[in-house]
Amino acid sequence: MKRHVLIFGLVGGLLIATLQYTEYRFVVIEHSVELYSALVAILFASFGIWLGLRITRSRETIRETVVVREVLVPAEGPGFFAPHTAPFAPDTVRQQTLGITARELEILTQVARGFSNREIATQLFISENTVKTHCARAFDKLGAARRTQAVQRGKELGLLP
Amino acid sequence: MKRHVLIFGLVGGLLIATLQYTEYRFVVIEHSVELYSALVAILFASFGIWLGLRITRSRETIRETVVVREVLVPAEGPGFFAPHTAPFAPDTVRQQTLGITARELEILTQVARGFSNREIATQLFISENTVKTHCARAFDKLGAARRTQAVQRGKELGLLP
DNA sequence: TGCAAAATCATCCGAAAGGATGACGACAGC
DNA sequence: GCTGTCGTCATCCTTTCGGATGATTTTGCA
Repeated sequence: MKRHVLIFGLVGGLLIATLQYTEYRFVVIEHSVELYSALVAILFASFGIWLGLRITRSRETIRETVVVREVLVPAEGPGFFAPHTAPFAPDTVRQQTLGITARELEILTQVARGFSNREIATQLFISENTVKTHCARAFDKLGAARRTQAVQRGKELGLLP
Repeated sequence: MKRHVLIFGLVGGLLIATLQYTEYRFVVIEHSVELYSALVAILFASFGIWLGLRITRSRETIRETVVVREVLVPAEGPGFFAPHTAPFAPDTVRQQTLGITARELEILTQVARGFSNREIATQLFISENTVKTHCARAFDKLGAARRTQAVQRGKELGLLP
């Protein structure tokens, strides 16, 4: 922690040094532009540091590590069927509105499962290029630039489990 | 830490150089001093903010409180009582057993959100190389070869929302 | 204070992914 | 027949990822 103070001191010293240097030049060349700029720079630098401090001060939150211990209670009885056993049904409406074809969604699902393009190609008996094409189209329709982003979007939109 | 001073010195030198250079140009082109000063101000303000963030990041007193929260869960499985209302809490036990550090999980979370390494680096004020290192370690601990796979595993293991 | 873990950054290199574009066949609908 | 959509495949090129490895700095703890 003391190092920070030290660094602040060093930085301050550097500032003073540069100020003196530029001041000396001003005396010689008799220009006030640089002095003015240097002052503004120093002012804003300190302001920025102060701002940074203030910003991060709010970040000084007490981080609570919550350990969730799940306690099983008897089932509620009939009428409650486990949602996990039921196969996931993608939101076909949204799929249609986005214009995502069934094949594209199929490839997207495999992407979400963590498979590479080559693996997906092997699984579906198509070429890797085709997988890439489907991916590209699906990414475009989802407004995603990366496959991870596409997966995230797909889950948000209810297209992926 | 000396790096900061070094960077500051470099920036200062660059500023001096540009001062000298632009002084000549101003005389010739006769640009307004205010514009120039504003540019310098913005530059130093952002630099100061960055420096402030960097310095105070270590000051982030993390008072890590472990709170064991017992949650009643129907035997049918989790996620029936509006799981979205409760903020997600990663399975710290599993995280520990896998040896995944807090930082690695933090990076992993951003990966799951679909950000690229570069974007994550910018967000967390670290270099892209560091992000890659964290990723590689996290992937190794998760037994994943790709980031999509790591995300999938992370969700399965209750590490990611 | 000194040590071990964690975090940071870097470089090299190959593999994977992504963008752009063109093409071709199948099939449905008009 | 013509047209539009879909699925398929390809090439070229750029960007991004990932693996391996080494180094330095920071931090937490004994």
